[in-house]
Amino acid sequence: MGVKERKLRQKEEVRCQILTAAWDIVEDEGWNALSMRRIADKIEYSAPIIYGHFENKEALLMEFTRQGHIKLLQLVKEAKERFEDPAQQLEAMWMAYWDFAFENTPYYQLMFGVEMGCCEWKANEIPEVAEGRKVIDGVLQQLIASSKNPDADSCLKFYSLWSVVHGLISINLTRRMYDERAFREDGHGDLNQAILKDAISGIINRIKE
Amino acid sequence: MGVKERKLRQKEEVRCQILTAAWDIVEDEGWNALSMRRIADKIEYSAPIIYGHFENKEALLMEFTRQGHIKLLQLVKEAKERFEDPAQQLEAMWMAYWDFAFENTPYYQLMFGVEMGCCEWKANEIPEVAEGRKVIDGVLQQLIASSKNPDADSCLKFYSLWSVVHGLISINLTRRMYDERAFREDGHGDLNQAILKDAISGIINRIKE
DNA sequence: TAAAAAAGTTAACACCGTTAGCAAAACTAC
DNA sequence: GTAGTTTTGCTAACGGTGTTAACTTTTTTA
Repeated sequence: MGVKERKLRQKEEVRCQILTAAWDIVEDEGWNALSMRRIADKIEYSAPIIYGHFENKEALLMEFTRQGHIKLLQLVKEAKERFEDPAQQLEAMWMAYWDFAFENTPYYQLMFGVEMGCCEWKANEIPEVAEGRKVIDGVLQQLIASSKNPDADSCLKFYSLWSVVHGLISINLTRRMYDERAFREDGHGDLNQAILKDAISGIINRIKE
Repeated sequence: MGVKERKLRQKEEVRCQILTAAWDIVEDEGWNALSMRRIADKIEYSAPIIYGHFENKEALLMEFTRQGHIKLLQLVKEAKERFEDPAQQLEAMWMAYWDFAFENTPYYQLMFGVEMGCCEWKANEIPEVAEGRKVIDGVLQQLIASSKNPDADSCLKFYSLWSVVHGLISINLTRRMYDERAFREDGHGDLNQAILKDAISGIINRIKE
């Protein structure tokens, strides 16, 4: 009697509906517009049923955080595989990170608390985070090992790179650039690309010495 | 009959009470705990009177944003005046920016949308923002002019520096560092200082060539 | 002292996340 | 097939949010 299986399938269906409904709202109107009641409206249920699938709103956001990190990791890995040279790999990976932020802005905001509160997670809750760090750090260590200064700290360089990329992304997403003329059109403008490439290649060249 | 003057003084007094009450709440419990009703409770008025002093909550936050930028500008200017050498000035200014972020975290969060939504402002609404940019850019141009590569773009370098500093601050404030051991104690740890100094001096040295 | 203006109140609206209690449907066992 | 049990989903409610309207009280003016 596959009644249990069917019920499980149905429940999974509703869970999926909740997530897609939520995502539709967020993509259309941003995180501020997302509420339990609006999700319920969209899937034609009453609000409390959501709590049968997610403990609370935080848990729902956590699921999206997870999704975001999985997607980001995949893109970063793909970027790496397009090259053999560690320096090229590194640049491609951070460019992939950059592109992810602007092609999946709601994800990025949630994952890194840009213009919104983001949920806290323990280290083991999203293994993709640690894996992403390891992938980048591996390339970084390769680059350092073959450089003229093989004792450099990969951790230091990692955070330098991450900071400059995340910082520039944040500044763009909050639209807090000082020189508005230069950034007028969109967040992918030439000046941004120039800054990014200059900063990244600057750090990479300093590693290679 | 100085009744109008007295009334104006009293109104100003209440406005001030609102601001300090709000700030007390934010410092104690963070931005999420700030609500119009809680402010009203604290100043022993009913909530609607706040709307006689600020058009809405956004306007109240705007006032704090302004305050933050004024304070930040002052600290950056003071840092500059402690040195003569442009390179030293630059480093000191960004260190002042860094210190400001951790000694006035609520301000910083509000001003730059870290872990919360920040209010939008037009360029002329907070003149201190443009002035701060000009102060830093001036030093940057001095440094570039006396370098071996005097055609470098100061705008590019400004955003590189700002991005790396703001990025590292954001990462610290959202506690999203990958390597938790290294950041265990506080946000001013040794690793942070190392990353910051390495990144900043890296960019500065690359300017000087 | 009466009229006008100002100040401050309460109550309400439309939301929010979340929980308790209840009705209806679905399934199980006889 | 029906009785009893479980599951499902609902409405209503609680305590909170920002904000506005209407009313009352105080203060100032004439």
